[in-house]
Amino acid sequence: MPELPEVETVRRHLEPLLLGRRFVSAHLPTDYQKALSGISAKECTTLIYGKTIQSLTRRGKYLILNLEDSHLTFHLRMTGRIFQTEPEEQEKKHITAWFTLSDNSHIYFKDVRKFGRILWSSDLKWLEEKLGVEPLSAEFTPEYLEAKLGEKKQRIKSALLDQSVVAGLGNIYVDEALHLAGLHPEQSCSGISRAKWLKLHSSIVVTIQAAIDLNGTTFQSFYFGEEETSGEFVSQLNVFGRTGKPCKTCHGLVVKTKVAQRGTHYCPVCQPLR
DNA sequence: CGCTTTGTTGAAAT
DNA sequence: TATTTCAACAAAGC
Repeated sequence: MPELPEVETVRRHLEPLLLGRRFVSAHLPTDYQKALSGISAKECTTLIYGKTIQSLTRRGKYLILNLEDSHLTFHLRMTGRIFQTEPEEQEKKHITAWFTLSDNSHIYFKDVRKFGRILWSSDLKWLEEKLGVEPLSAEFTPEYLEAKLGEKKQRIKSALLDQSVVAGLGNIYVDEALHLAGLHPEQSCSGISRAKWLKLHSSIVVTIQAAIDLNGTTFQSFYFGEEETSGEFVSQLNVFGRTGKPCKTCHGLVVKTKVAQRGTHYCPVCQPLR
């Protein structure tokens, strides 16, 4: 499940491989045409033909290939992967889009669940309008968090999953950050103290930074690179996917419930609801 | 079969 | 009326 650290891992992996490369054409399989949102392969080809990749950036969970005068933005959703080696015969049915470069090599977008999307746009206004601050940027401060959420009656987990508040947090890292902060996922935002906002802020930063340093979390299906490299943050998980196991910081047992329609893991002892 | 996953959408509830 | 929650959806694997 690629969240910010996984997308950043992919970005760093792809950057040296794709920088300066020139697009020739875009392609979609005949039986599935939704991966390129809103445009046909032919239209996309017209838009990107001859354009070179100036830089690779990331915003939240979005990976952006910046061309001279436009952008090709990828959202991996749950199972999207980007690579350059020719896919095996049996994985070809999961290729939802591919691009040909000027040296006749390719960029493949493989997506088993088919929720991933690629968007062409002339600017990134649409992205900036929908996303909140980057958790590792200077704009992300305890004051921002409290000002944005302090009055809300929403549960803290739902609020943190909202991409317009902090961009890039998903199910894994919200559960982990809340555990580190000692906050119950169903805690109402309005009941969180100044001290806890401070703690939550640092918990988010520390968790995301540590996950990036370990190339993300390979829980079920996240791999990056041509060699199917896995992220190493799994070993650092305190609650996610550890249902019934002892909490790593106290004697509690991790429980799994559902909050905001998402599987939610927490330790009832160090994350009490008050 | 039913549950899981992300993010958007629109309806329903508070 | 505004905020918040919820169900549906898109798709396939286990």
